[in-house]
Amino acid sequence: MTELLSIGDFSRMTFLTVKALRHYQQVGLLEPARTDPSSGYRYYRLEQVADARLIRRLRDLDLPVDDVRTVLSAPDDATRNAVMVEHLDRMSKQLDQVQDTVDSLRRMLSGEGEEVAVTYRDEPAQLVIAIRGKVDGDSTVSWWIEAFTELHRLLRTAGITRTGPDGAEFPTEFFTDGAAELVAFVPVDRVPSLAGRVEAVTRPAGRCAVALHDGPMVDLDGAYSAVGRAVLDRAIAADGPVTERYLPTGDEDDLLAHTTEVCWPVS
Amino acid sequence: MTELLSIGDFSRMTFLTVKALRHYQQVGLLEPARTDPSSGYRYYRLEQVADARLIRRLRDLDLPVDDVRTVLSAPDDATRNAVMVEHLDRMSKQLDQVQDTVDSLRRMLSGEGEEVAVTYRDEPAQLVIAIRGKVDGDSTVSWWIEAFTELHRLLRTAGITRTGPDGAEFPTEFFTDGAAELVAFVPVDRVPSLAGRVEAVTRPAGRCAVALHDGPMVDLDGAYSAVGRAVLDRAIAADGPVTERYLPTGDEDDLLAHTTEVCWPVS
DNA sequence: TGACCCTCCCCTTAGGGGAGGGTC
DNA sequence: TGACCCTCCCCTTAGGGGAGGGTC
Repeated sequence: MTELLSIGDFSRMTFLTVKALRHYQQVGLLEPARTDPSSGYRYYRLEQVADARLIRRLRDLDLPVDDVRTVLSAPDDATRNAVMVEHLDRMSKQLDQVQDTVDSLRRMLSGEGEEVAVTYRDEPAQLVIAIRGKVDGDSTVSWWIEAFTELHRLLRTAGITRTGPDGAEFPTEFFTDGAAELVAFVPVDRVPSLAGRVEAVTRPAGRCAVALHDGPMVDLDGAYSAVGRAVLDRAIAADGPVTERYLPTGDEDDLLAHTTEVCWPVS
Repeated sequence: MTELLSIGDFSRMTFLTVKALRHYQQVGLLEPARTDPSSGYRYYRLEQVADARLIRRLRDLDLPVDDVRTVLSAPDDATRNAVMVEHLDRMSKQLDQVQDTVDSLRRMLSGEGEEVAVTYRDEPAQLVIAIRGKVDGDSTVSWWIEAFTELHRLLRTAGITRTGPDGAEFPTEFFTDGAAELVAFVPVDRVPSLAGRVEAVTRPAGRCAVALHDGPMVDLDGAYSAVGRAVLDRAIAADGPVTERYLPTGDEDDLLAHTTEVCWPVS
């Protein structure tokens, strides 16, 4: 009745290698129905074939082992599907990025000249409402969107007026370490009653070199290169974070419809 | 004239982290223009920014570091493009597989019953022309296509007649170890003058359990599970490789238009 | 003097490749 | 007796995360 399969037969029926099956036992994905105490031989039940086939498909999709475990032990379909859908969403976003990068590469290799103009500007001190948050490279975009969504909501509900475009501070560590505390801010005419993680700050005055970037995010480094080069040429580098400003283009409500101004501090 | 950038400034201009830049030096991707002998500080030239930006894009596409090195040092555009195009082809194939796997997963989770019928058959000894080759899981499909293309070509040029459908042998290690020596063969009425890696073999007679699989390759494990289960139930397992036969469906010239017969040896 | 930079050293994912030696 | 299976042990990719300590 309860016939047992050797690991080799189980492997042929599931297309999982013996190495993988041993590993899945070790990480708690798939426990053999029986392990011979003296020989250590693993034996599996026929009903485990279905789990194994599911595991193979999930791993083929690069779902991390921890997530596979979650799927296998999910109490209901909702939990189980959530993990998989989230993973497929991640993959889909990655795919979009790959497309953007390929396009960028094509432009770069076809030698599309990019001559980014650099100007200089004295920025006055500015009252802003701001949200700060520790992010790394992967989480930047989603943090950025959430932060500005929250700031704009406060702007509306508090009935205060913006006095300039959205902006965000990127400290040096953001680039050198790939992670840092960023500050997203909106210049305002007065301080509303604050809610949530929003704070009010007065940004100090300062001089900076400015370059404009209009185009896909993946090419933003072009503006940074240009402005960095200009600052180096003139030997006027100053400490401090780079500030980006987001000048709306068209739809005011579409956060991503903007031209980016890169403001690199100079002395 | 030859102004030098600190690693921090270079990092901000290229969006590569300091960790990554040090690593790229170590693996010979991007050598700093100067390294201060006493402090060990790295300094880069402005002209290196372009290389760094290229590297970032290629690495964003997960092009392996070795291939990035090839691209950077490519003597001409053809060499350089070949590496990148090959990588993009790989990615594209992977994407197709992901799609197939997602579909398969969906079918599996929606509980599409698959009741695969298993029959038994005595196979007579058979004269075949064959190609053998050591493959692993990733290279199987391309090897398979090349092997049958070559066998069919010989069939045509030698003017001999096939006496049965294409087939291939999959030894146990192919499944348990993920790699093995496979044999692709075509039954023939007589032995032609052999060329290349083609050989003539007489396959021995034998009894086997048979299941049919019609559908995407990713679901082939369903047939293996069914036939394995049947063999286990009857306790008639025998040693030896599994043989697949490819029964053409429609277009004889389209290698991939076939139904797969899984023949598992029994006693 | 801070911010910057350096060199180790350890860690991560998911198994694959052996070696050496029992087991069905 | 061959196949089969077991347990170590080492290895792979591309850096990230510190610690501890100089440098601009």
